Amino acid sequence: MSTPPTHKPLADLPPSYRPAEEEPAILERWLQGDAYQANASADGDPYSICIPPPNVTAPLHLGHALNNTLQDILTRHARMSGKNAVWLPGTDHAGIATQTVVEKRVLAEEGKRRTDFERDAFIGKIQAWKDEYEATITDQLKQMGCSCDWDRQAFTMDDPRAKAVREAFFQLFKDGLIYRGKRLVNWDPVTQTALADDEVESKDIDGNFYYLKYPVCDAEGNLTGDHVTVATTRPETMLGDTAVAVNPKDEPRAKYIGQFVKLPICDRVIPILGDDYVVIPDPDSDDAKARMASGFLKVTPAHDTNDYEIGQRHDLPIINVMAPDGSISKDHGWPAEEWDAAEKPTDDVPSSVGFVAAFAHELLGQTREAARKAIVRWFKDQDLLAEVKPYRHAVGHSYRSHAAIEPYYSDQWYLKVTDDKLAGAALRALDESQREASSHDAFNAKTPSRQDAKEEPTGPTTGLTFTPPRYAKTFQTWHENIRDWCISRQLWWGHRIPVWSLQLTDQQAHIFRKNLDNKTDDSLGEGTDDAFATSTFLKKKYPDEIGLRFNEATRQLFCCVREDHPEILRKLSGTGWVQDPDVLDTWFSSALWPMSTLGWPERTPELDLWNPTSVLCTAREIITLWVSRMVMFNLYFLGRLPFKDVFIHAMIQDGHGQKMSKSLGNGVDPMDIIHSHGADAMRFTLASMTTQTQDVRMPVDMVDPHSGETFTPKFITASGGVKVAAPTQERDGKSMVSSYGLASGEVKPSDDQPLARNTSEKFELGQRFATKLWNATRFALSNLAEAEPDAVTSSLSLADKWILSKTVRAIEHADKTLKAYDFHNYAGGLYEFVWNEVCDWYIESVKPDIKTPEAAKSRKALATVLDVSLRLLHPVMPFVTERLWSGLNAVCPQRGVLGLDPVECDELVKAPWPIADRALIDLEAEEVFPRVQHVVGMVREVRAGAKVPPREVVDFSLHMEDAEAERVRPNLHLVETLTNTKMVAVGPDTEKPEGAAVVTGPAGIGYLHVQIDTAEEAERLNKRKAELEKSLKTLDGRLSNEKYTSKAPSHLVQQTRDQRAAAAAELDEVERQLAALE
RNA sequence: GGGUGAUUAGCUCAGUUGGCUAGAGCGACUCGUUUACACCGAGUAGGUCACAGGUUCGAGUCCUGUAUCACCCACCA
Repeated sequence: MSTPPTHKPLADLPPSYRPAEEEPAILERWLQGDAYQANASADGDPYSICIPPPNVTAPLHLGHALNNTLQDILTRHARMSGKNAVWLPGTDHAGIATQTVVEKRVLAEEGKRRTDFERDAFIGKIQAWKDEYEATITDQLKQMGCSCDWDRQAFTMDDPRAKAVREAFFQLFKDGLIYRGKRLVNWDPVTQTALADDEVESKDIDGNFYYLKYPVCDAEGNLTGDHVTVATTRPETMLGDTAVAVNPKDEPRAKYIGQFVKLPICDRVIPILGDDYVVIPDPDSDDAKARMASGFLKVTPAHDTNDYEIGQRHDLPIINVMAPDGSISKDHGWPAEEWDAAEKPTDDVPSSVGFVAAFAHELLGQTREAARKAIVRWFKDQDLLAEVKPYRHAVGHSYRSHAAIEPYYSDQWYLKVTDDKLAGAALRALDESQREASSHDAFNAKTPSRQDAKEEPTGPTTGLTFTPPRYAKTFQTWHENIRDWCISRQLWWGHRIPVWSLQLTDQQAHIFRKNLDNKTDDSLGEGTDDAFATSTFLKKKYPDEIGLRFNEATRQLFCCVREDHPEILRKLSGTGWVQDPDVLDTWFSSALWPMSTLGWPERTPELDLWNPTSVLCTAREIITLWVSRMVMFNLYFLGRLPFKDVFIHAMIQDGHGQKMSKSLGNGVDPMDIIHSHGADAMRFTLASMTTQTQDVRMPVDMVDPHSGETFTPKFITASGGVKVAAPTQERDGKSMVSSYGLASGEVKPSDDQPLARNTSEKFELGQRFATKLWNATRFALSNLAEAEPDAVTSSLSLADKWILSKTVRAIEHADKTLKAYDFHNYAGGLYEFVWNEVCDWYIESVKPDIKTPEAAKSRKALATVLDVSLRLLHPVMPFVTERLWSGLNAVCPQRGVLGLDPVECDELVKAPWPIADRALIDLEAEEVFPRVQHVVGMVREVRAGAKVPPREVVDFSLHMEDAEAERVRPNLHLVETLTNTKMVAVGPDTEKPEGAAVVTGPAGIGYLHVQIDTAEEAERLNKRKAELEKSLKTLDGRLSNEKYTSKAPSHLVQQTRDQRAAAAAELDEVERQLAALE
């Protein structure tokens, strides 16, 4: 159902392509015409791509534009190639990120915090934000030309996706892969939630090493008068110390093992123990730690992951001294008896305790930083501070709030990704060719691949391939060192964890354990109260709908609910069960994306057709966060990979090599570029800048809304010496708002602060190319007739044969590069083909005679070349090619030549990809045409040098051997056309006219009949002579080397001999001409 | 601390198994508005391929080392 073209004739259009005037109508036509829609029952090999769902936190930036351009190129190419192609769009709820931006906005606009609202009310506010930005994002994608199947748009938190999350969680819970654990997590004190390992980013911080003296004592706390010195960067955590450790191999210090210290401030008596982990001091060591170490390590299991592990080994108590916001607190794990004792000093307790408690009161409620200062001061005052040394070291920071991460002891849900069925399966999925040698168990399993999936394999389980290949290493290393995944987040915005819990009494726990031993699950909870009996009831009535788990240590009973069945919920909530308040890590739902977008857990036709998807196209930063987890989940739940190809593309940076980001104000809104240069220009530029090695640098300019001129915004230097752009730009005393700042909702334009759009000169490349294509088509269309006679290749001119040959090669080049995800060369190859070959040479060759009856075959060839060019360019420049396509269809509907006869189609978006017959490759034409080009180049050089007016027709004659002359003779007209000369003689007898300029070449000599200054001619010939001599010297050097002639491949040696002969012949001529000049 | 990538013309970047007399776009300079295109055409200039060694008949390309930059990973004594 195609709409007939309604455009004006092209002749009425201006010489420049105006994207803003053309793109909306074309977009509308595609959307109305269902151009992007896919049908699972349609013909064609399946091809599918899942969009990496953008976060609904903010509008898309140029990084997204690149990512989606590449996917659209692949999708459109697949669709045109006859595949049953679908591109599945959607957005991500981005739990922590979205909640954070909304919290910020609510605080700014209403002065209220999240906790001032009911949970549902605040979620409503986030939902409104999500709706707004999802709409913005969708509109951006559409205007970029992204050919997503919009009927299938998904959101990671909509109903179908929620169903998938619940099902996946339930299955993993039942399979014993999800567990509750109390351990150290990466805690973000600002957003007050746990973070996964890869949500933590390290930054180097200039800090200090503090050397604190701890008094040594006996087990009863009697001081010996001695002391040990611990070294730490975090003095404030000493409040939670429960031991001091020494390396047993550390001769001078090992003697302290078995003694005790009385922890200052707290007066806690803690042991000195031996542990290999402790670094032995060595002032000459390469290891900074060994140089700085004192040999005594304070052990704070609640606030340091290593200390936690030492604590586990030695069964130390864990004392948490902080509240969730990171302030010092006595209410989150500090032993009450210790505190109470300190609170009320008596005669039985050493007097210092009272003093300590009084000081501790000063600490309570202080931030980590303030507490650090206070404690250091205290140690100094007590003469217990031995030394302070500056030390630069890495500190983990929240990727969201950028606050320093606090290792924090808390209860969380974990997914056991370390299980072989998850991480092991992901490792084995990596294609053999990309694996590195490894001793990891996954590769040495006795029965590999058998245990990978819950079900038998239903598709590929191996062959995962990264492009560029080096990223396979990131993937492998990640899985070899993976730790269990903390999946709970203390947020409101996200998938609520579908687990209810019940705290059992000792009696209940006893019964439960007994029943567990007897494996009589049915009698669970018999003879106990309602709350506990509920589980029995539910277990019997809904055996497939709930999963039960008992936590021995905490006596908690957990019930995982598969779906929100009313009776189950009623029973649970009515009998004292409490639903877990936390939500799941965002990436849990993202990990299911290739399944959930296609209907899983239902076995839909779409799921079986389009999963595995064809390729995942993303940036390297989320290989661990996302790629890994999709691979593990798809393998686990479906028994096959979610995709085999992973294409990792470049990142876009600003002109200073900085990552673009909203907070730095250097982000560019794709809509600004579409506004100024057009979607095609943006797409083409981004694609052609995408190489496999380099990140893309995109200098950011701004358009001044006051004057309209473009300028480079000022950059200010931030503390780290990093250059960042100011979000609100100042210029000539007037301030303005960048459209990116506007989009973030932080600033709004006004009369005082009008809107300044970002831009970058880089996009002129694509814009110029679109205009060039536009004009080449205008030329063609003004010369083509509706029905040109059929052309037979044998009677085509040299230029026709040459360009058709090149066209075939262009098709092959496009196919080859797209298959290899080599977008730079796909775009670059077509640029060169259209601009240099079609426009500069072919059109210039046929231009003068194109309207004559004799040129009918050239017109047919031209129409065909244009047809193919538009098809090949459509994936990257869909708008302008579609617009020109309707013009071409209107003027010359019947195109094609023998061997290249593309199928007609009303709309380019649905047109078939060209298939080339290699018989059209004309080696003779490909050899002769460049000779013409060479001669033309030489003549043009002379004309330019001699300042011959371009319009003046100059006589030209060629001196060459008969054989060569015969070859050239049919194409003399071409030379005349391209050089504006008249050929007066060709052959071995041609003599040089008096005063003529000489043009030398490998096949002969040309004489340009112009009066030329002798000195200039001599200069030009001498220059050529020098070039030839240099070349000859190189070639001779190579040939005189016996080892070269004997060892190098024979065809190379022959090539060198030919080159030498040609250079020598030309040098002879040049010298002869030089002699004649004198 | 470990890893990855980069360093090529004034700028931004190509350069696939070693064969290069090293390319493109932008910018610069000269000429030109001949009805597809001045968002254009024709032409010119501009590079000891970061540095130092090595392998080879031959190195921008492979190896070793050094320097600088970027990013990723690592348990913040």
